[in-house]
Amino acid sequence: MAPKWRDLADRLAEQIRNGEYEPGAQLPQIRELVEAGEGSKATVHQAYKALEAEGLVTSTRGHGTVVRPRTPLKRLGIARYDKAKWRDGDEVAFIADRVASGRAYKRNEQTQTVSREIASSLVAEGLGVPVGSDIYARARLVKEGTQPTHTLTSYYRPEHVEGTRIVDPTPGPAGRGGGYRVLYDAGYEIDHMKEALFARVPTAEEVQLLQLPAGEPVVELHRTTYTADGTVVEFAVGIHSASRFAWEYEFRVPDSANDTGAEDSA
Amino acid sequence: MAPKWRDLADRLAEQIRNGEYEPGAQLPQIRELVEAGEGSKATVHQAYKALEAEGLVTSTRGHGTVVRPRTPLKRLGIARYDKAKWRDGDEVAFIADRVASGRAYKRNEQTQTVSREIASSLVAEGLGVPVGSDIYARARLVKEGTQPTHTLTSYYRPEHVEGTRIVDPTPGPAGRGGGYRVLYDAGYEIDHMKEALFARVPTAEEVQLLQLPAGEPVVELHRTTYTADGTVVEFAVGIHSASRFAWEYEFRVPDSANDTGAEDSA
DNA sequence: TAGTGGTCTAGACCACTTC
DNA sequence: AAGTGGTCTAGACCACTAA
Repeated sequence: MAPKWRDLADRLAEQIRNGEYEPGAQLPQIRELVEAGEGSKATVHQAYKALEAEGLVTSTRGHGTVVRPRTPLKRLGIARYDKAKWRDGDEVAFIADRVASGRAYKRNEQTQTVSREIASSLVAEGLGVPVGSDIYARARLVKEGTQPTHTLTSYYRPEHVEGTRIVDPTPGPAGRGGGYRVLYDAGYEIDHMKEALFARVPTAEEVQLLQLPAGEPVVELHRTTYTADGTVVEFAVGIHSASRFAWEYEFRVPDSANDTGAEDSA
Repeated sequence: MAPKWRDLADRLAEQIRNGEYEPGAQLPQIRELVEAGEGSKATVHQAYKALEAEGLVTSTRGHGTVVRPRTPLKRLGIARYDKAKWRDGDEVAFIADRVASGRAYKRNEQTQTVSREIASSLVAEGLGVPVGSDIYARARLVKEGTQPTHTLTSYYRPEHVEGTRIVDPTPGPAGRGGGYRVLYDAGYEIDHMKEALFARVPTAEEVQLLQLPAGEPVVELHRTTYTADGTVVEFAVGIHSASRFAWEYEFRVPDSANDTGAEDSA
């Protein structure tokens, strides 16, 4: 038999999914359910914690427990890196992306700090430099209104960006055109990229920085950007609030029959 | 001030990360910590639940609380779809992928059930058919040894697969060469694909089916496979245990300057 | 059967939000 | 000040695992 708190949580979850409690609606207070015979305070509380972990509600002291609104997924396709957006236009990629996603045009809040750092093993591998090398780090915290949605930290080799606007720690997207435009002006036109992503539970630090609701996972993105000759000009790490983003990739089915040792059975 | 259970959880987490408790090692029993003055049973229990939710330990009744081993991430690149693997060879793609990932060669356990179903809105949209259409569903549960790692359910339009081995509900990867080989033999050679992915907390059903440890997120993958003329021949949905997989995509930076109305400022 | 974590209670008290 | 969720205790009892 399922525990008492599970039963209660399941009943409430069902009511939420049914729409009996709409987004923003308030659930019964814990003490009410205690008096209604749903169990002791600890038991009801445990049920509420479960609903929170499942992403259905958020509880706040003094305020109550309310049904969480479901934010629409922002779909991230590779079109957001279109050269036309940062090379020719006067809008940086992330703005153009926002327009393309069909949302109301609104400049993202974005904090930015640039610092000179020592390459960790992750960054060193991504950037193709020895561990402990001096590198530049440009860290952004991107918000939708007042709510943080993700962080994105770009790492550069000093010889690629020294003296450019990227190194100038002025708030904003590295001046007109963003980081790729700056690299372009410096003679490094980006040509191809690699993105790797995986999901995990956030660290306590990430929960605070991104103001994550209880139970919200994060998606960690590792992006490597190359010039045509294969030089890595940027390695970036992003931490995304999972419920806000989906990633989309289109590609041709590979066929290595001609360039590998595979036997041809035909 | 942080709650008592948070302090305890943080201390234990630090010891785990330090290696003072190695993977597989057993944490002190709850009753021990209660006697050591760390708080009441409920308090210590709450700390242990937090560690579990953070993916650091797993608790089992009768056995104790042990440090979770960190499974290496399996990296999924688009090379796993290489035509050579399913068209020419006698190994199906998922086996070849396993070999390429550097792991010991071992046939995956895989259950498979084929059924005729009514298209949900998700499947209908993915397959390009009206909601409620008859379609074929081929559901697999893939395990690594005895531990499930992900589900993958492929949906097909009846006219593409009727009479092929795909519809034959024999366990195993749809016969020699897998589903893409069957489609190829039927005159539908796959050409390009689209993958969309996002992370979320699992449903109770998924927790049970995939035997997910507490706090483990899942990654949901939507894969659409096309022939050269743009016909969708397969739409697949996968649910992956998050800590076991990373996805990698390489692509060229798009440049729509020539085929859009973008002004040329040069 | 012994030993482990999990559930549950009844009640006290704390921390935060809102008025 | 009133009202909300969060923490904590002490102890009883349950459910599962392993020898």
